[in-house]
Amino acid sequence: MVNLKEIAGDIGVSVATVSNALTGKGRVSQELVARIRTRADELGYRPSNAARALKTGQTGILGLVMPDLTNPLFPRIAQMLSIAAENAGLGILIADSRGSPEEQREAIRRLLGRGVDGIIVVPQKGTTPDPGQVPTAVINTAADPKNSVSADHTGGGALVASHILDIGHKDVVILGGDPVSEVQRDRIRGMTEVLGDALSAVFWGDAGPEQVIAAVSSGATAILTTSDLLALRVRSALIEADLSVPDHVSLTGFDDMSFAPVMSPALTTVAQDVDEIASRAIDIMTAKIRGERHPLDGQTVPMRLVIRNSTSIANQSAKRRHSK
Amino acid sequence: MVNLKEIAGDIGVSVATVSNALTGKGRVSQELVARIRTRADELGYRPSNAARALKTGQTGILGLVMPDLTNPLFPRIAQMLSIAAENAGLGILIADSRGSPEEQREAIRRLLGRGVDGIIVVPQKGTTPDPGQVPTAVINTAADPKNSVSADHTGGGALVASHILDIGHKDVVILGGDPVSEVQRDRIRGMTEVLGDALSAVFWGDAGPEQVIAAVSSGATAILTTSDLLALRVRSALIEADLSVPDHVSLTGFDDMSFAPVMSPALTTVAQDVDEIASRAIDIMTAKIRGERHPLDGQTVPMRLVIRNSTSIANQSAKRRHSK
DNA sequence: CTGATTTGATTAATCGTTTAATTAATTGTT
DNA sequence: AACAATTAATTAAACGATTAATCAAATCAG
Repeated sequence: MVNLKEIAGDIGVSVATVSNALTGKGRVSQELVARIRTRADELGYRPSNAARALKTGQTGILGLVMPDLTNPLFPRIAQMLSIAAENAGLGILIADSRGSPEEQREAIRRLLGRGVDGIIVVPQKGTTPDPGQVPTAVINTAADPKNSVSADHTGGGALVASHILDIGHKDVVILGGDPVSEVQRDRIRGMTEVLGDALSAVFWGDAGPEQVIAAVSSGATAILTTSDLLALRVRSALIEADLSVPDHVSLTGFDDMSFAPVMSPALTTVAQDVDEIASRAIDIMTAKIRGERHPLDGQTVPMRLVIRNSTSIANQSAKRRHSK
Repeated sequence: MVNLKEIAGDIGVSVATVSNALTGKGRVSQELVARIRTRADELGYRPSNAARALKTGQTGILGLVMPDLTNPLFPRIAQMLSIAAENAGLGILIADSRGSPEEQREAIRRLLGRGVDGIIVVPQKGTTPDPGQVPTAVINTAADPKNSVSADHTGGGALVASHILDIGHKDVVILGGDPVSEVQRDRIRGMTEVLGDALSAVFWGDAGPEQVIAAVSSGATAILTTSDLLALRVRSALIEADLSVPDHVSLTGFDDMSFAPVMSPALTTVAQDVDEIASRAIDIMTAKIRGERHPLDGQTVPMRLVIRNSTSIANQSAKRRHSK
């Protein structure tokens, strides 16, 4: 590995001058800067992160803690985050919090031990972790007071709900996965606020799909779920019950996961602007590291309704089924 | 942050002794080691990675390069890898190669620039990257001569194929996603070898699902795909064509992704032992870093057949459809 | 032409560890 | 009892960058 000393020896100046020339600090003549730069390029010089970190106390590495790396959203967040981080000259160290709040704390501790400059955390459901020692960006939902950036889950819920109302549904049921999740509660809050009288029931958890089917038999014409996976589960239950989507009942998911467009029928869902969330997370993070406060800190990012074929105008077949 | 000097001053010995006591190198009396250890614990001492890296040239960080972090397998690999790495005292820095071989090279270069001790790479389809400077573990498939560890994709293909043969199918078609992928080619090789005469056609790519439907109309009773997503796509096309699974036709996927068990019918598929692959990758990596060669380097990990409801005994309805 | 200012470079200390070389004290051998 | 071998600790030199302090030369004002 080529270091400052080598370049300095080559050109015949001190290492300090080379350092100054390369980082743009201190006073160095234009001409010398140019010569040093080209020589550094020729030799393929890469500053030693270790040395720099030792001296400056900054590693240029961010930690990413996810509640469960198996979370279907993780890939996209990780991808966008790694791209955004790269643009900011930062690296991303991952840590899994394996489902439990204690593991989450442990994961944060490990990252801290590796000297990360900041931590981006998607918190465990119902927890509000605080690393303390370094700046933190929390990606959760508006209801979390510590939230730094997130999709506007409430708004997203409102979006699907309006769509469903627009196409004439008057008897709607909602299905959530886990009431402990603030994200899901926000999504449902958005739905219920818009739905008003059209909302006939909210179901939760594993028993949900069956209860939803029952609700459909007694008149519901639309099912709003808080995740695509839940929607797929309902879709399967509907097939068993010989109920068609969207003819008998409209169905929606959340998150626009990989399989949503290839389901039959293609699933109407709500997508997060993961790109924007990731780049804001990085921006907020870097601002915090500099000791500043990002103007968009705490704000949410609008969600986008993706209308496909699983929702359609509330029709007669369902009504008929109901009335008989 | 508390450092060696502080502990040394506290106890009244030199920093070298403290270092030796804590790392177990050099000669230090049992009694002193104990005293130093407890004092270090009391103060919550964490060695500075930067300083250690600077001196030893090792960062304790591994780079992970994935062809596309959006790859549905990524979360599980990342999770297992991060756990296995943690047990080995290593951290994992991620880099996305965004689909292109050039970006892959670039991602590797970036990781190298950050001083990683080794790189674990899941190569871009059809490429064989070589970072050169640091030890590398390649997770691909047996057909890749550089492969360090991977699922036995060929064996997995053979597994589903045998299952299909066992339950009496005699007219089988295969659907692959992209012939450039060595993984997919291996899976299909395993299938074809076992299928023999029972194999009537192999289709590839986006036009595949329709061709498969056509094949079913002309007698095929089973469809073997190389991924769950592909299977879901076929499933949707079958619904459109009013063909039932598994009554008319049996269907299988690959990878046992999140949605496989909740499809209707639940999808028969082949699962990778991601746990084992990840921990072997780390073991092979650490062995390489030490300059040794791991005995299992280059070996594959068996896959596991997951039989659900999308496959059943070849029956008459399909035959009838065929003969008419 | 002298003293003050600006410019361009160097010196040297420092960050926290590791580790080879050295010294001092203890134990063992004949 | 004298000398070698072992044990337990210290010293001091790195590792590669950053940065405050310093210095010499050049520029400028009056």
